[in-house]
Amino acid sequence: MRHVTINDLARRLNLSASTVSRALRDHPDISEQTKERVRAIAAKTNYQPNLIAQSLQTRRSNNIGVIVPEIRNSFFSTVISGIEDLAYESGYTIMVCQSDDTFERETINTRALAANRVAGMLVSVSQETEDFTHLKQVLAQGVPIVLFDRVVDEIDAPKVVVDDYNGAFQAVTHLIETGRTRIAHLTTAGSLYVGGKRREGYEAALKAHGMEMRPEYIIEGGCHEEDGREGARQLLNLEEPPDGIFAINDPVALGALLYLQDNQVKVPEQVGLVGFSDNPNAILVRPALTTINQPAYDIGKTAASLLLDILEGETIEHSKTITLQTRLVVRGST
Amino acid sequence: MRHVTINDLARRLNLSASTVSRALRDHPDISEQTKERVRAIAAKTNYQPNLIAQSLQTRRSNNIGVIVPEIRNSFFSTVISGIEDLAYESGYTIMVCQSDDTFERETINTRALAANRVAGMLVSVSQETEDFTHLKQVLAQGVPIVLFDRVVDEIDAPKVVVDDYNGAFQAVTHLIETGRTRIAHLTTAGSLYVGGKRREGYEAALKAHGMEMRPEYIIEGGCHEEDGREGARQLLNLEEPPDGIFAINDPVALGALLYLQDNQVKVPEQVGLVGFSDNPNAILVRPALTTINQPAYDIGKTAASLLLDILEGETIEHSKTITLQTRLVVRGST
DNA sequence: TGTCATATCGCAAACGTTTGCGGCAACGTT
DNA sequence: AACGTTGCCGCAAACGTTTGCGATATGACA
Repeated sequence: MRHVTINDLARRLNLSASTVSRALRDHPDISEQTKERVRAIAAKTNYQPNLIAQSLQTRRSNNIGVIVPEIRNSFFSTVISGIEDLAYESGYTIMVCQSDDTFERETINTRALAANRVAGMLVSVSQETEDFTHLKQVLAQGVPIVLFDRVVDEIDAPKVVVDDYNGAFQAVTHLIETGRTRIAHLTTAGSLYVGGKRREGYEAALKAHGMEMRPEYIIEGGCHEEDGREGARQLLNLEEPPDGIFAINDPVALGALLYLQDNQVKVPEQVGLVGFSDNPNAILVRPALTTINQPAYDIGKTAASLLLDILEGETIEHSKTITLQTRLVVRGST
Repeated sequence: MRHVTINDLARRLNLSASTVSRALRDHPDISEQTKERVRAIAAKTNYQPNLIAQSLQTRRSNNIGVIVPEIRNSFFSTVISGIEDLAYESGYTIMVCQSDDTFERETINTRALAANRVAGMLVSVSQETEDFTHLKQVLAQGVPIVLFDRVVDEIDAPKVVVDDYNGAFQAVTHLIETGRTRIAHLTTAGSLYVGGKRREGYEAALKAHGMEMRPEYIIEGGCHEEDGREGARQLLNLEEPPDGIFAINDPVALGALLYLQDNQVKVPEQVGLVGFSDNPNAILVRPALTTINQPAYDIGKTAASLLLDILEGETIEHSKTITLQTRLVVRGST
């Protein structure tokens, strides 16, 4: 019933625990013959090393913590897939938490992971978070962190992001080049990194093409589909509705698309629409959504690989930021 | 830099480690005054109990293992969300692995989780798996398992499934009631539990309405979007193509839908289409997809709650199976 | 034959907790 | 004055590993 330990093996072989331990790790001090005996009985009894005890002894863990706003959400679950794939290859296991975009849950999760003595953490901070002491404490304990996507400057850790600024710039430029002149932006409230960068890109693109910026064309909301619907509703109610919309992400864009269509606004004829992320369902809608491809899986792999490098002892400068390039994907909505 | 331990606190307070430990756990043997002193310095030094050491000592862990075929996949990531939410409430952390639908990776993951001494496991078995000794060994070690969605009878553990049979029956009946007479089924190869049940439901519905079963209308493939395209292609090539298609899940249905539309087949006029899962993107396509709602989030919550009950000591009969009900959601594709 | 290197193994401490048990004051009770 | 309670705390063992060091036997060598 219970787990078999190294002592069980030792007893059955009339050996000491140390010898068994060394035999299992192929230590040169142990004769080939006893190694064989140990391996045989270990296999027979289905012995599995207790990583808990091992971690305690060696003071190093083989699992890494991951914190994301929400697991369901195609972008983050894809990132997690990338992380897990790389972790698996390297013999690590991931502990996954979701903050539900709340500060409270993010801090509790951080503490739980720290208490579990994870080797390192990969985190995408919540929308609410403005105080970062919980993460700084982790760093102070010598546990490395790599931030991804929702990164913040306040934390002195490597970051993996996509080029939000350029992506937004591309998106808006594309809208302009396809003849739109009144371009709105659906963004999030609050000071989220990605939101800020995309907004900057939006504004820069307008300016670069000599277009004026109209405050009523910037709608701050959330980042889900219903927020897109709501944003589109507000835009349609304006005296002079826009003829182009750049949404902060695909869910918002899709919400807007559906709202527009439900209200007999033709896309792309009357309004051009572009999203951000290139979610799998961007190609399901009709018209298919023009969007900015954001390599979610690669973000996960890159962030994980960065963390693993640090764990292997490589010295990475704290402020290193890897920026993955985005790609404009033109489809039917523009 | 390093983590502060209970001994550090003891030294700074001129106390023994045992007293500090008891103080932190509010043991009645310790005076309120020293408890206060301990709590104060613990907070000040940002002491966090080492769960590793704690687990080793108490022989119980506060994290549970989760194995799914793939994390990105809206259904599974939603299930994981449900699991994590409940685990969070109960003070557990989840370790998530993906098998990539391969037997090898599933076994390695189970071993890793077992070595990590998780308190229990929630697993949805891979499509390849036909030998279940890795899971049986886990059970033999006294670690409870709850299976969900992709369950198998060979394993003597509680299971959480949706009523695949009935769901499929509903789906096909709906196709029949809307006037289709030649109804095909896109399913998976292999002996997957869900696949089998849904196929039984398909066949039963045909029989219940006095319709003949035509083997060429059953296409075995995979369970992704491209498999849906491929399945639709094969069906269109038949001498007498079907006028109704029941797909094993939404991705397959969506693939079929897109293929049909790309080939000028009108849905729902010429072919009625119904999927299974009610993925979020089922409502994004036009026509929106008629499908069988499968409460993914609830599956996660239910499975997790079942496991937690077992961990709390409740005796659950091994063969207990919780069947969550499905719901036909009629939309534009039929 | 004594010395010494080598091969093979065990002792014991340590990692950070928890917990049974015992110790020792300071009481109150006969 | 002797005793039993009670309150408060420390000792030490244990959980399952790893590892530095020492122990023993064996053979080689001079």
